[in-house]
Amino acid sequence: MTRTHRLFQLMQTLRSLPAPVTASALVNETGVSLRTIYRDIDALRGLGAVIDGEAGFGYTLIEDATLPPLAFADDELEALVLGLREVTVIGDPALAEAANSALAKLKARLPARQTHRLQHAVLDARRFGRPPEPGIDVRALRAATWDEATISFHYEDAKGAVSRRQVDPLSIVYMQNAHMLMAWCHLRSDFRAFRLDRMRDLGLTGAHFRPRRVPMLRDFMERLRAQAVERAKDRALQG
Amino acid sequence: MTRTHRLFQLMQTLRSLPAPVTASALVNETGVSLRTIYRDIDALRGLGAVIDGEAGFGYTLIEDATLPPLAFADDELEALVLGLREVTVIGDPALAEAANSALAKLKARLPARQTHRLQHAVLDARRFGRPPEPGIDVRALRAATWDEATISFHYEDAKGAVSRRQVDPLSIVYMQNAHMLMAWCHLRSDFRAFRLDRMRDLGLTGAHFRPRRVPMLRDFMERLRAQAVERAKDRALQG
DNA sequence: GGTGTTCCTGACAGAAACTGGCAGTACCCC
DNA sequence: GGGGTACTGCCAGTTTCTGTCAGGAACACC
Repeated sequence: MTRTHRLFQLMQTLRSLPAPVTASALVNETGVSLRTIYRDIDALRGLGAVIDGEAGFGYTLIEDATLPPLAFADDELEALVLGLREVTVIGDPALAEAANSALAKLKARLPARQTHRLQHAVLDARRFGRPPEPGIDVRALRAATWDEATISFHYEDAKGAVSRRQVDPLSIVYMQNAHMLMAWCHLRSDFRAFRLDRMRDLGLTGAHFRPRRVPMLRDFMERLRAQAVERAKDRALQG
Repeated sequence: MTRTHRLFQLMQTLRSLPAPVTASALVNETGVSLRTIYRDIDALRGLGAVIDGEAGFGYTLIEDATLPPLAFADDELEALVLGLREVTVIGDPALAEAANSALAKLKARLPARQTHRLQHAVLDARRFGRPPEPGIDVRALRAATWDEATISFHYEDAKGAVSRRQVDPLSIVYMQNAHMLMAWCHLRSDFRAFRLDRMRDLGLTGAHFRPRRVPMLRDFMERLRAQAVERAKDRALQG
């Protein structure tokens, strides 16, 4: 292994292992001496990486400057931050956590000039009130949707009547006041939208509809668009 | 310059110059011999870069395998996509454009496995209706806020009365039904929130309040938080 | 203060890698 | 064929790297 190879390997290790990473862990991984690891860390620093090293603690990769930075324009960055802030206020704690985590990863890959902009972004998202709490585990629903797995649940409609449904979940849509599951409903043999707060007892059926989610979703969206156009026409006739 | 340094430099050059890049151009850039450049290209290939080299033509970087791809977990990716989709429906066309552009840039830096997930994300954002149209150029407002430049505008309050304001803009906040400018108002010598749809005739005053935006915004947020706590206490006393 | 853990740096001799120059090969295009 | 360009092996001299050893510093904990 050439030294250059090893330096690349060290960067990978510092990126992927949880901090702090000790020099002796790097010795075990590379097979070189402790003194060489210290030299290598120095070389990586010379290449622009910002690596924090505290005696008795270990190394932390602060800035990965050996990489070309992500090149976002300022307004793209503001859009990213605002978007992730929107997700944190949307009312889904697991998604909020993912959004914060994504934001931290972006931060690690931005040039220093833009880190400030990310931390003190001009745009912010706020909500008063919350949409009603989902009656099911949304993370499980997301996974099932992505896996194109048919699900079952109990659904309470606007009048309070409860029915058992089997659906092919296509998309989860976030609107101002409700979070909706767009799906193909086996009971109605048609597309239906379900409010997440009215769903209970989510389960997997064991059946799959892969690989049809994307075209089905496209059909459903087409349907909704056509209905919106119809409704606009009806309004024009009456107006 | 160490060899490792030079290898990094060569990668930067291959990324940034239009293909094809000749070996002699690389000689000119690095000051080493042609023979050494051939060796370096070989070394970069050994590190995983896919570099096409045609006699009489030059080098083309096909795959930049020396870079780790952006490493987002699946739910982080869904959060990013949902967030950017939220921004596209928020009612600000310039921001929507920036969001789409940011999405394209993310896509270019994801591993192939995740590109599919980004294109056919499970989560989506929708709005019925729109918040009222801003009465000013929001892009100019964003720039002024970032620049910490005092602005002036006419403001129509809820009763229809119009006043001229000079403010230090601190943040633009997006809520369900209104977009607000959080600012320090010179007329009232106090923090105020202004609805963007009630603002007219945005202008720069030439004055700046840099570098005070971040601490002022912190104070304003603290104020709002304290007021919310007060309001909750009042409700508890009455309830 | 003492102990343990860990980062840090300089010096040295020997080992390893690198370099430029040279020679020869191959491919594409005019 | 000639020009432009990528490619590879060889060699002597140069440069860099390595492990060992020694010494120092910082932090946490008892």
